[in-house]
Amino acid sequence: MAAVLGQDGITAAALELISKKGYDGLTMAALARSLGVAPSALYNHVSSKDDVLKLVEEDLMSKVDFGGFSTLPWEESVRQWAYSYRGIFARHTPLISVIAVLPVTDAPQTLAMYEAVTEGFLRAGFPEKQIIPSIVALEAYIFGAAFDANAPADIFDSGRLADSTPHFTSAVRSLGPERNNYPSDLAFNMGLDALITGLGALRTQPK
Amino acid sequence: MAAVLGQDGITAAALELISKKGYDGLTMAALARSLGVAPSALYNHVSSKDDVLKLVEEDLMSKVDFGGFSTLPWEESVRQWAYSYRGIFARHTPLISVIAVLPVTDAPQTLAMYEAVTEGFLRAGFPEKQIIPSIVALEAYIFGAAFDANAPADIFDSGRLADSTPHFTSAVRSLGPERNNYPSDLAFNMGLDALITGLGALRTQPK
DNA sequence: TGAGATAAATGAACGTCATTCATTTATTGG
DNA sequence: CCAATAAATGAATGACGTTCATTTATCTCA
Repeated sequence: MAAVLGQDGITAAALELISKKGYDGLTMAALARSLGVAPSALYNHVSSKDDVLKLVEEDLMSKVDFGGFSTLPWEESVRQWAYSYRGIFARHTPLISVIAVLPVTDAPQTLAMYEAVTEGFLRAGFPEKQIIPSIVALEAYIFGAAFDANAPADIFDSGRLADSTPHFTSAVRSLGPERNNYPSDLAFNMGLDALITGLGALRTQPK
Repeated sequence: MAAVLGQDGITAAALELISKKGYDGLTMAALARSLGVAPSALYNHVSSKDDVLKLVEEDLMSKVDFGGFSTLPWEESVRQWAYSYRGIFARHTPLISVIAVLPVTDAPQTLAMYEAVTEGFLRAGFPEKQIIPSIVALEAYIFGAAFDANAPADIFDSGRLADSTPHFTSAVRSLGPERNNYPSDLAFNMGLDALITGLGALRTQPK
């Protein structure tokens, strides 16, 4: 019997479903329906729903822009990469808990990204031993920031406990005229600058 | 009828259940059983399982050590706070997606932490407008690092794709004699130093 | 051409969950 | 002491992921 769809089709359908209905809408039943097939048929192509999530994750990784590492100065490459990375996974936060713990073995897109990033760090003059930890630190920050990007504008509204937290409340107010002004982008930029400066200092022969 | 247990008891039981069976073992049925009660009885005290998670989260927040901010120099306070924060949530990663997006309104423990941290930043000479974004950036890093702390030792094993990723594979190998040596702690420390240095530079009147 | 072998799809069935609801039971305040 | 209220019960519901025996289509090769 001709396969209605292989892993590629499943991945594409899953992505479309996620973009339309979010991760709550991504059920095996809905996925099968969007492919015109019975739910059980999916199990001829993937071994579990987690498998589907891994496929989606790999696909997203291929969309992260790490092109700067072969052309731009290190600082700008990192900035471009980090923004792209965060932007993509901010809309896929449920995947983060999967990625962060998923071995890269057999994840070609992910490996390709790491290879390019590693090369960029080498070219910039980083000692080999510092590179992986630096990437890990940057990724941790990017993943955390991706969650953050989804926070509601009123996340720091101290409500009726404002009186007991005067300094915090005042610091929040200082951010802008709007009552609740969540600085996700501002904060991301600030922390990224700090990381780039701090990690950049590890270079032995800056280029 | 006398309440068998209020929110405090539910929170404690949930924490115990999580520590024994993990987050997969935290079901409303198991929670009720551990309290000697029918599952439906829980709904007289909490409105949903998400509610239970919020209770747990608040409880954990009260265990984060932010005491340094009233006594230690800023750098050391941040370090102490960050290590404590990461250590606690590394074993509660499923909560991170909840916290990161949860308004602090009516979360007294969380607010108390923010107030203390804000005071520490003020005392260290940070301009008010920089404080919240700095905290947000640090928290993003801490949350991401908490995920990381759970990664398996072989997460960077490039397997049979090692040939196509020579620089990356070599960088991973350079970390140690063991074949796969995941540097979660090393990376956390490195990134934290970078953030502390970078953010610390924002102070106008370092103390 | 035709007979396996194989890959893929089906539909029914399971087990697990969170959650709801009508009802019963205990406690407390006036 | 009665009425109001708070809490617990057990049955039922509806998602959901997953399994499995069976059927159906396609491919291979003699």
